[in-house]
Amino acid sequence: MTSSKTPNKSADDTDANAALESGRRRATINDIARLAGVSKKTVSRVINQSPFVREETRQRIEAVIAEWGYAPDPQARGLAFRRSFLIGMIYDNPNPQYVVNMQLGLLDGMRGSGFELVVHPCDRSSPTFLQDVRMFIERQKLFGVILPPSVSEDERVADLLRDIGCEYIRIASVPLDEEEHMIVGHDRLGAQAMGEHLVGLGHQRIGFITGLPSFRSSHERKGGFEDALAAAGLKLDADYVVQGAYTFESGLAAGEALLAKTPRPTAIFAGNDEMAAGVLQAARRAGLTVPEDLTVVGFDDFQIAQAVWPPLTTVHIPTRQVGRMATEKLIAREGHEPGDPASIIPHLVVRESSAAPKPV
Amino acid sequence: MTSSKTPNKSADDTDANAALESGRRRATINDIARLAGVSKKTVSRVINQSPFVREETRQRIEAVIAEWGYAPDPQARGLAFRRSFLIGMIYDNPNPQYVVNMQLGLLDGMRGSGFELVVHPCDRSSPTFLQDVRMFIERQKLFGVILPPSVSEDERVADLLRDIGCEYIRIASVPLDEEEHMIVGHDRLGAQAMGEHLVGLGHQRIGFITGLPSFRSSHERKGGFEDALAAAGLKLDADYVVQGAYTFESGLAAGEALLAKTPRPTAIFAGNDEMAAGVLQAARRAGLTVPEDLTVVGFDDFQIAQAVWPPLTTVHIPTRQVGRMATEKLIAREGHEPGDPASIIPHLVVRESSAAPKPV
DNA sequence: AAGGGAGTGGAAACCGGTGTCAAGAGCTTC
DNA sequence: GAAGCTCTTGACACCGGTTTCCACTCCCTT
Repeated sequence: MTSSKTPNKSADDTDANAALESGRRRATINDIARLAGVSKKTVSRVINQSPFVREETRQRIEAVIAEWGYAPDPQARGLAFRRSFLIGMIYDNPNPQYVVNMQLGLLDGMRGSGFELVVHPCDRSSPTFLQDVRMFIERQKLFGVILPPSVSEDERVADLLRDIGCEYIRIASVPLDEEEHMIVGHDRLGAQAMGEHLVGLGHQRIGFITGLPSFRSSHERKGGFEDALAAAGLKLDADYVVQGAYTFESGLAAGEALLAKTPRPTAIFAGNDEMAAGVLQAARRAGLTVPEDLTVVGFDDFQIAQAVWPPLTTVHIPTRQVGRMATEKLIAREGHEPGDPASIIPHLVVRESSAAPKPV
Repeated sequence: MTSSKTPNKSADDTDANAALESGRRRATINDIARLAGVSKKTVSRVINQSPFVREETRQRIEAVIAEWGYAPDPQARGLAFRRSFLIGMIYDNPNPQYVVNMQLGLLDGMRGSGFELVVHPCDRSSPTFLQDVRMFIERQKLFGVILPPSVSEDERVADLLRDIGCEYIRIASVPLDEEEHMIVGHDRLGAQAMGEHLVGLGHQRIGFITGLPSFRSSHERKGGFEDALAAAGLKLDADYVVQGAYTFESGLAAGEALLAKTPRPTAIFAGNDEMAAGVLQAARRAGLTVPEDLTVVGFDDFQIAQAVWPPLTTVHIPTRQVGRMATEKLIAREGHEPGDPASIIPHLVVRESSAAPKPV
């Protein structure tokens, strides 16, 4: 029996090795186990960094893994773990540059970790929104999800995630959840810095264009601006606050409304760069020169801020770093540095669209 | 024996049902089989649309599936199928709006199909580029990949994909591969339409700014323009062609170079909207009014085309539809209409940045 | 009525990993 | 020197599907 089985077995081995060596087949955990002369369970232990493996054995197995370029199959592993190695980004955000930068950041944070990013744009106002999100997560058994604004600000989503026990990170401008679930963007500080810049230049009658009220950042940016005014003993005149929608067109309209006021504001702070670009347009139509006749500033420091004339003084948001921190927090990577929280604080970028007001 | 087993079995059933009904557990194929009174193989046949199931049986099973909201586990299915239900988008493209629109289109094409989109930005010039791509595909056992420009134009990638037997669709402005692997964007036709527009307005001395030479679209757009000129008996003066890089800054520089020529061109056709925005800037600096003194046109019809002054006459590229067609072709969906090939042909959008040249 | 083919459904193995649990090795301890 | 302990290791079942193989039912020939 034994004697007839051994040659059989080695014949099988030879076949298996041939297929492997020729590259016709990827290595499996069984191959590695066979080549290292251990059981597949022990290989599994090495992969999962179990401490119950003798150092010598571990090194032998790791050598074989390195030699044959083995990587465990995420599907099989996921099946056994009852979850996948996919991270979902669920978003409802109109700004392509934000979305792309965020994706890049998220990928930065998971590079080399074996996780992959699955994107899921959605419509928060759809009647099937929550059901869609739930299906997406449960079907794919997502490891976790990242929620940028405005999805991050939707408590229904957070409740759902807690309910189904899915890991999540919310990216928002204010803490909305326990610290372990939040990456806070501090838009307020950025807006405050901008406010100080404007006040420092000598502006006192400053128009403000808010963003979409459905985004928390709109309120934070306005709040930060008010903080800066208050610190200088000034107050935001409600008459000089106009509602915008984070779009170029809304900025144009709001800009025209503000420029029609008497007395005219000497500066306009738009809630984002797109709207600031609209204000530049409005100023041009009104025959005003920026920054001589009017200071115009934005927020975000996206590409458009440098693609208009004059280039916009704005607040830089380190979107990519924010994304990176989000995934790192989600997968709680040991190797990686925890990431400096200060690195995600927005900062002022002074360009050519801001200057001191003309002396009266 | 039988009598002692039956109660046992039904007790198990009761337990299983309890867990199911309480929502503590998702339905598995075994649950559906049990509830429908068939074997799981038969359920599997229904899911995979095998013809060898009696109509009556199929309906009964489908009813149970609908009632319990069963969806097969993609990991388990993928493990057995030896591939996943993930589609990769591998791209190296600097334009966020293109990327986001393309993603939206790809998702449009796979909605409700059970596939998910995994994004994979990359750097084509990295020394590990091909290895990265290979690893990405093989580890995840991707169902297939979508390649937008400029990755689509890289023959090394195509060779790799053929080599490892991965399904793929290349999106490019010219046919680079067999029809079944291509979605052709016809940038040439769009550029030709723009050329006709300019010639029709009466322009004869037209500057052209090319895009990155590493993108096929750069050459196609120039080629289409030349086609239109040739049809009108004109020729593109090489002296009025400047190399750009698809960025605002490069458009600004190229615009300044073109405006310095004597005689000055009466129109400038930039290879994309970003560069056209740069040209607008250059014109402004040169004290020229658009379109009275100079016609400026772009290509792509991205957001920036409407966020500058004057709004750009440009060529609209239906990126999202292109993406949708790409995934539909990849997964070869029966239910879906094949998609009208005409719907992805670019078309001219006339706005305010183009006008007839001033009479001499 | 027996033979044969097509249509239908089940048992068991398999995809490539993981959890559970018990057994073997090597070392103390009394 | 046997019991008792910890440290390693492997056998086996399992995750939730699919595929292979086979048996059974029908139904139509001859």
